[in-house]
Amino acid sequence: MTNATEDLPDPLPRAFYDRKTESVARDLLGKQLVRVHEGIVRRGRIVEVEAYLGAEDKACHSARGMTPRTKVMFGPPGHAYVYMIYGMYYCMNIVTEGEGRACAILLRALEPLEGLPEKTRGPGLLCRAMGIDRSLNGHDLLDETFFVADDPTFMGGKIITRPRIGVGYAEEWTDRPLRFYLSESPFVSKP
DNA sequence: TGCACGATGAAC
DNA sequence: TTCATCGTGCAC
Repeated sequence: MTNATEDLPDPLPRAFYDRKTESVARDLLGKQLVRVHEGIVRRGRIVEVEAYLGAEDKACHSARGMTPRTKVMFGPPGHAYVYMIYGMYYCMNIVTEGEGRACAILLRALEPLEGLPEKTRGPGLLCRAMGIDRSLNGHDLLDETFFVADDPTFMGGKIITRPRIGVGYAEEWTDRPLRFYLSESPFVSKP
């Protein structure tokens, strides 16, 4: 091989993301998030996610309509929605369902596979580990420099379903079981 | 133009 | 439980 990208897997197709958000969320568990930046390959196994269901979901950023920040969520599926939280961390989401649905999945934890530090638990640290910042907001995840791919080494595992973290303001949506994680994974942010 | 508040993480 | 730190959304 002559460069770092030759051994990389193929990005998942657009159709993978153009489905019901809860289904995509469950199916993302065990997949690998891949990024190639400045010659460095970083790969992590997705072990924890949260589903955000669009306009009616009071915990979802798109619930108050399209704004400059949430514009990407209203676009086509398979794109990254990256935003800053608490003035010091970034959160990485993947847009799902048809254009205008404004649904997304928050990536909450990775198991390091390649080129990653130990701290990959929690959405803020996940982004720090992968080098994800606002410049990747709107990035098409079918692009081969930053994408999600199948992981043939993943052996499967039981999925735990729980309420989402940090959405106590979302009234009746607070307790909806929209957080999914691999039960056997020691890399989950909060068991 | 001002201001209250986070889809967090770490320290105490 | 408290705090760091600042973009965003909405009130005025």
